[in-house]
Amino acid sequence: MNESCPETPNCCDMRGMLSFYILWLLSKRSMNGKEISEELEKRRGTKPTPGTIYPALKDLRIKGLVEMERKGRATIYTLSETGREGLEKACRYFCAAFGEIFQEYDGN
Amino acid sequence: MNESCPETPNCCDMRGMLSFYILWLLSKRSMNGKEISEELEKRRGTKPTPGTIYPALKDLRIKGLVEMERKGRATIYTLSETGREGLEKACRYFCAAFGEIFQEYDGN
DNA sequence: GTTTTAATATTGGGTTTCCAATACATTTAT
DNA sequence: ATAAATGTATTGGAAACCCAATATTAAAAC
Repeated sequence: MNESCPETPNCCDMRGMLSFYILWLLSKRSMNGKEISEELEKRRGTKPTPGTIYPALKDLRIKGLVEMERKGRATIYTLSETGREGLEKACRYFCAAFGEIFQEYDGN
Repeated sequence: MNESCPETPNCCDMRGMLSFYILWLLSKRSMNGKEISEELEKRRGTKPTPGTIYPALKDLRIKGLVEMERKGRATIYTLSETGREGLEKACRYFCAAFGEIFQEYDGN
């Protein structure tokens, strides 16, 4: 059922947050696909498969939010200016919508 | 595109959070479907339609996370014990996974 | 007792998300 | 050069999410 979080019961899938998270990670530093997967694993508990991460990156690239540059066998993904603006808005929305929930469980 | 949040660019849909949010709302107090919709509108900016909210509630009920009781023309939904436990876990996961993002944008 | 209103519920379907499996490309080791 | 290793990418499809439109149920108004 809920493969993206083994600890979470299958009551709240929380899908739809992947692209958001990728943009946020890329705002810290440019990364290749594998690094992004590993960073996600650290935070979410599970590692997105290649079939998840690369289509997501492709989608972000098509939308102009991310740029890519081949570097040896890796492909470095970088947040575009549009992506940075989009992320800013998305973060604001995210905090407005979910901050309440977060605050309540912070520290427990 | 992204109907669930007019302010968010269509880079991060943030869908998949509806059931989670419903459980969280019901942990505050029991509510009927209309009230849940209205609470969601306050927080997310858009109101889920009946075709969204009632199937979601039905799903939660089938999973045993929510109980319902007809009261006049309204149906009061209440968080079950299983639902409370599930929500607890889900909140922990949510905070672990997204707290970092939230903290950074808190106050901006 | 109809009619209107309010709330719930269902149906059908479009879109998105994500994964498993597979294939491709580039570097490194031998 | 050939093989192994590493990272990237695609394809096909299953499941989930959510909505528009419609139907149902119950109360209130008349």
